[in-house]
Amino acid sequence: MKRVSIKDVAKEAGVSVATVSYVINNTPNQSISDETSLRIRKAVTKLNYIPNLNARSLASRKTNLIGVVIPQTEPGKEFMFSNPFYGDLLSSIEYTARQHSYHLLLSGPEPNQSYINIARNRSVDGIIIVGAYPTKGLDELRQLDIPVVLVDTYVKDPVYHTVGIDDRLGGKMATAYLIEKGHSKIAFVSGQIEEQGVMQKRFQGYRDALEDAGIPFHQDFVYLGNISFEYAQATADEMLRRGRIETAAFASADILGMGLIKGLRRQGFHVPEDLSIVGFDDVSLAQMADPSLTTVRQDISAKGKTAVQFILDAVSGNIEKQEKILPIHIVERESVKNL
Amino acid sequence: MKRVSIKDVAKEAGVSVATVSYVINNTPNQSISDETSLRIRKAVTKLNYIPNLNARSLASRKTNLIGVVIPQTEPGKEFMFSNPFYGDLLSSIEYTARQHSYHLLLSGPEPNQSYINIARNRSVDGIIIVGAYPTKGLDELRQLDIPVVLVDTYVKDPVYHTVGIDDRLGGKMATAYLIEKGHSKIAFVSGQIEEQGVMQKRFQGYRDALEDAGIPFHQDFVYLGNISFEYAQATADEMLRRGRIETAAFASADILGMGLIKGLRRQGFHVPEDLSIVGFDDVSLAQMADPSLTTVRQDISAKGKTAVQFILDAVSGNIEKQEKILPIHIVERESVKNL
DNA sequence: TGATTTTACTGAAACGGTTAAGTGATTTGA
DNA sequence: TCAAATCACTTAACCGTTTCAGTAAAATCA
Repeated sequence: MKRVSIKDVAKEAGVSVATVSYVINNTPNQSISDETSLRIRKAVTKLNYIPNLNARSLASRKTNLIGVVIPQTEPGKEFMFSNPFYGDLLSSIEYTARQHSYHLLLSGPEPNQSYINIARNRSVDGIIIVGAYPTKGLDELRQLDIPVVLVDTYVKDPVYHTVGIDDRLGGKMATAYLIEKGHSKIAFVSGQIEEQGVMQKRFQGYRDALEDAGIPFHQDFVYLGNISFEYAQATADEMLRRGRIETAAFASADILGMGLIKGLRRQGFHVPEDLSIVGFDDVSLAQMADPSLTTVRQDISAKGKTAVQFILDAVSGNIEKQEKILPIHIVERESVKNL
Repeated sequence: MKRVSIKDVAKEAGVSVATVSYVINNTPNQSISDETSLRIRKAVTKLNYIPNLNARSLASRKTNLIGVVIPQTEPGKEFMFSNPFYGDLLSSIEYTARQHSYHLLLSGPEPNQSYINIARNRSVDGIIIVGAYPTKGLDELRQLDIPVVLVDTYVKDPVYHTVGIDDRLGGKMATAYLIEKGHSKIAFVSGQIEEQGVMQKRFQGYRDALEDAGIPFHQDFVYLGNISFEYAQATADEMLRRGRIETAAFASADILGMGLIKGLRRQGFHVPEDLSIVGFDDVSLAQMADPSLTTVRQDISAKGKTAVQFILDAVSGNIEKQEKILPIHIVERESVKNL
């Protein structure tokens, strides 16, 4: 089954391939008579011609593809969205990209953390990396001259665009909110804290709030595992075993808050009566929880949209580096009670 | 900033481009001396050469890309994973693909339902479509000779590979389980029921079970909206307003079950005391629900893996059509009580 | 009316690889 | 010892587009 190419169309319409190319792309500043144009279009439909995107990309050095790499939250696990934040974010990215007739080239992390594989020589027009930590993987990318936007990454760099939130402030807001409600024994539960990662910032915010309020920091109140429902459940068990010292917890991701709720309930305890919880992100799940989760809301949809927009801007020639810190705020729901 | 191409490497190493190509691909049945090979590799690292994937794809007619199209559950909404089933499935697909060094080209539905856009002339090696209904979109695809696997799609076709489950059986199992527990006033809640879609099958199963048990079917017991948490919550309200006639509900997707639980609780009612619920899919959320959701479990991970495997098989020359019906079973959790 | 611009094309050189078909030199086999 | 096979490469055609630089004819201008 021979594939039909632009040549076949040209032959069918009795014109040169260049002309065909001009009409199917309706290239500006090219004058083609209506008559010829029509003839070519007819030939296209008749032969059912579909342009080869690889050839097109090769010639035009434009792929209409945005690479998106999302880290695994639990290394080695196949489940990419164990933190639902990533699912929500990806949705938004995909939606925005599609509006601009871009597609997404999706990838989990390459085994060697080498983002470059996905961005290989003009295989994508731009690349969005979410939640990377400063690694050599990022440096490699620099060699390409393709636009990169780093989402939720704290890396000082003169070139990469960034979009994120003030995670430290967020952590502080969450914790301060709890303090305001009368709590002083406040757990911090999170995944591993990577240097310069968002979780580290949120942790700093937690400590900031404590310090501001003159509450001593207790290392025992910090629970570090990974960002998953299961870990949070286990953490609840652990807190119970230790005798329920804390009256509140700041869960650095909503999914952790949900795990806490469930873990507690499993043992007959209740949120917020036995433990007040504030989460982070306001993923769509947060309102589904029972009790629904009081959380630090960030506009995930805007985050995705902005990231795509930065790529688009860069592709269309905007040379300057863009940075965006999106606003956050507490949304009060049911998981916190006054002490 | 000039891009380095295979020619530069060839020049640097003092060999022809063909030789370079052979070395970097280590093409079988080509003998290259260790010496030359080493020299070329050195040149590659020195110049930091990265092959252009578009050129490679063009020449080799292989892209190492699998197109994945996921329908919007709520048209016009940007949120692709409002049914978390898709997120779970995508995770699995991505993971499996990556194991075989494939990447994913992700797309929501094109406005015109034309899947062909994503699959354009050899732009992907294969395409996985999940939850399509028989449309002209599918027919268009046929013109390309690229492998297609349809996930959760009931379409009789001599060419497309399919992977799915027996949704009708699943619906029957869920309903029969409820009947077995003593229920006879059983609601069916679902999204719109598309002709030949999975929800229709599950609905048929629901009716099958009713019929087998000699329980009359009540149209009032069926609630059709869309597959979203919000809709299920609204449905709970509606059931309450009608005076709680049903004692149980078969939610044709877990997210609906979760919405029901929450909706009920919001009004002071409880699951399973006031309503028994069985869900469908066993998405990772199902066990996070409170009470955790009794549901018809399907192996979402296997589904994704199988879909990718079918593409891989087809790409590597396996000509015959493959079909897989994965097993399902009830997993008993907390959302159903004996009447 | 002749010079100039515009219109409607065409030719061919990229784009950056892959791969079938050579081609000499060196090994091997009998 | 010599033909045949193997080794280590190279040549060049090809993949299917885009796009720059023409070019002849038609239209416009002074």
